Amino acid sequence: MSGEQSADTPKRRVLVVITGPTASGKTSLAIEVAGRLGCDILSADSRQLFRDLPIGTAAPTAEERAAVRHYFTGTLGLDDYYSAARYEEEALALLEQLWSRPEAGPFEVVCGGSMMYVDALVRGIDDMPTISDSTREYVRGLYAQYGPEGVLAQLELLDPEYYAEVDRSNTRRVMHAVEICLQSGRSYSSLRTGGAKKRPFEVLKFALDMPREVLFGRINSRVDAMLDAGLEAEARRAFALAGEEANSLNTVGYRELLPYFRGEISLADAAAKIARNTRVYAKKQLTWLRRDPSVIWLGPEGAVEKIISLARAAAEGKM
RNA sequence: GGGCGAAUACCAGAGUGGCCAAAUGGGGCAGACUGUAAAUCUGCUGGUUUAUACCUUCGGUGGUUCGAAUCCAUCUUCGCCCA
Repeated sequence: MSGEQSADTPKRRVLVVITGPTASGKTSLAIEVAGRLGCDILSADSRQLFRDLPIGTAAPTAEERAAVRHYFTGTLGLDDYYSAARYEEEALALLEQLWSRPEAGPFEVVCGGSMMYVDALVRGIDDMPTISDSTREYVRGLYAQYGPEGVLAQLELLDPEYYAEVDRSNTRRVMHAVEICLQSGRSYSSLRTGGAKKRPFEVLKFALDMPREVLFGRINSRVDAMLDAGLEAEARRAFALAGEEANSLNTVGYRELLPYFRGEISLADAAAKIARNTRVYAKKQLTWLRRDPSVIWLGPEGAVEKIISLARAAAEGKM
């Protein structure tokens, strides 16, 4: 009903975020919404970023990408370094650029299930120094030589405050905090403000949800579909390209295939493992979203209309 | 028909007289999350609103014993072997 707007109506820029657990139908929903809103799609998916993993990450297909312009999909090599912070920076810059085009409308769509990426874009994350290779190696060496206790002791020394609150079993986080301390010359906790940054646009964050049996059923059949589509060959090629240690391949759908490639388990067992880990992943995404009060939950029914009308209302400043 | 072996919590599988509501793994559930995040980590998983507490469990029944998942008898089911 709210069709055309007169040119002099002031419009706010609105970022429509479409997220939800894996296999909930984000991609096709986003394409429909972006089509209706006349905008592009920025992916917020830490694995669809890589160009060699289209099948296992359920990346948008060529047809889908022809329908709507996608950003942040299939742009990285398997060995490339990337992070939520980099995503924040690049996505903000891109949005600025997109919105400054003369023909730009008020909307852009973000679609993806990497919750940390979504948060980085929407709320921002604190500025931290980039860790140099030498620092990284030093901390790694510390761990190699003294184990987790050694790294913990180092953290206690450098940042007693964070030491008191970290999950000390989570060595990865402990190591990272030490890296930050060493790199910055300050305590990690002093850099962690946790405050939300201002954004020059409105954000509407939608999350897709459905009964768990339905979602799990979708996941299970999608795994089969991926296998039929050639996931095995894709994974073989990827591991040959980047090696078994590549972070990009520490990904559901790939790492479970490794024991199968080594002849340790059957393909059926590997497939079951993939399905199970995908379910666990979906669950973790839901846990993350559940504690976010800004989420607008949607069932599959009428999702498009709901998003469109709320987005238009937001652009008119009616929210 | 005879002989032997096995029956344990959602599943697999330890446990052979008290320290057993019962190891471990799988699966399930819940949670954390600020620079590799589809990552990394945590808790729970018989019941009782809390529990160093109580109650109900280890195929069924009946015993032995201060005390049984553990010993005995018997029944049932399953597996293997001899006919």
